Amino acid sequence: MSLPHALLTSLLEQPGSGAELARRFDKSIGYFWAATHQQIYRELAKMERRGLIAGAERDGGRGRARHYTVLAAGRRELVDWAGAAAEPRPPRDDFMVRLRAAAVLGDVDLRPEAVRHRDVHRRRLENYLDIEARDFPAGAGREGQLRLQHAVLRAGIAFERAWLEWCDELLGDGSA
Amino acid sequence: MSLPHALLTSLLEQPGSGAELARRFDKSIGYFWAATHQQIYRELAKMERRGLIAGAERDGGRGRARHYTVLAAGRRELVDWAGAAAEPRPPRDDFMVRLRAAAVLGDVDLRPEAVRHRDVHRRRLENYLDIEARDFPAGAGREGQLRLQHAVLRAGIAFERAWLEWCDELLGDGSA
DNA sequence: GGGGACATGTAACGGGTTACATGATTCG
DNA sequence: CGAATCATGTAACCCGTTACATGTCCCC
Repeated sequence: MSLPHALLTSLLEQPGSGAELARRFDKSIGYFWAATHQQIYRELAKMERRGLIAGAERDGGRGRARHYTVLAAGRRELVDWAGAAAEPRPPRDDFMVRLRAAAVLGDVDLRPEAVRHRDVHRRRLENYLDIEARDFPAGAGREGQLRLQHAVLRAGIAFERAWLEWCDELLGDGSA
Repeated sequence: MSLPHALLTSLLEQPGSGAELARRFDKSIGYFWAATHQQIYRELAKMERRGLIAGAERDGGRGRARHYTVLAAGRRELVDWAGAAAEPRPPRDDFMVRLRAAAVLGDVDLRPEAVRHRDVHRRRLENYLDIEARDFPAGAGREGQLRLQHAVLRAGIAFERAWLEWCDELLGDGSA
């Protein structure tokens, strides 16, 4: 439901082509809303049809970059969506389902998986902390723009930390 | 990808009909893997075709309950899946996208939404803590079965707590 | 001019969501 | 009987994923 809005946001920050958006996604919004290039192209085409964005007219056919910019209707759409009320979605994590399954089956050892998860979350956490140290130095970030961007990063940090502590607790004693 | 396995787990704990599973989901596995009754019926039909579960033969047609039980092949499938390696999925949360959008737009006030989210997470956390106090009293839960079930609940508690603290930090000072 | 990297696009499938339809059961 | 409720099921649509195809550009 929010892929088009993530794209509008990214295009407002900086207009660009589908491929550029795909690359940028890998390093920013993508941390909380991943998307493949096929999804992105499909959404861009749909949004252009709806009149939310405009793609540069093309001379050549398929292989030439199309540069997109956000139209007034697109900005309105994003404002409406961003301000609207929405329920937080329940988490959806299959490792929890696996724990329940292991509890019922009784003969599945989840410790290796728990270790793997812990390592992944530790790496992600370190990555986020590096970004924070680099982009949001100590007392800065009182301004609206930076403050909100920092908040997004803080969320990533908080969740990875929660994951990490939970894995440690799970592995702490006993066998799985 | 894990709905069928969640259903197998639930059916192993206790065989039952589609409607019963839908109700049980609302109170247990559904906290981490929600599903509507349509999804559940579709999956059950598919799993029966694949020979993972067996539904009681029916006299009447549509409106009669079908009782399902797990077959040996279904148990095997669940064991294989539960023990396999799998990457943790990146989180997917549209409130983060809305924060990014607000940062770009500059004139969207997210404070009301942040308050709403905080309340939702506070209620969920209290609910989980109540369940923990009731079902996992103090020093208990050293056994495998209970220990894993407790770990799932602990994850829910950890994440709600992380959300709550993050909302407080966001609302702490400044205007959004 | 031919090979490789890059940008866009098509096709097919499965899961998730919503709306609606139909058969059974219960109870007034 | 007739209304309400419950259990199952059908249909349509969109999103996410994977595999593959086609066109352009660049550089040797």
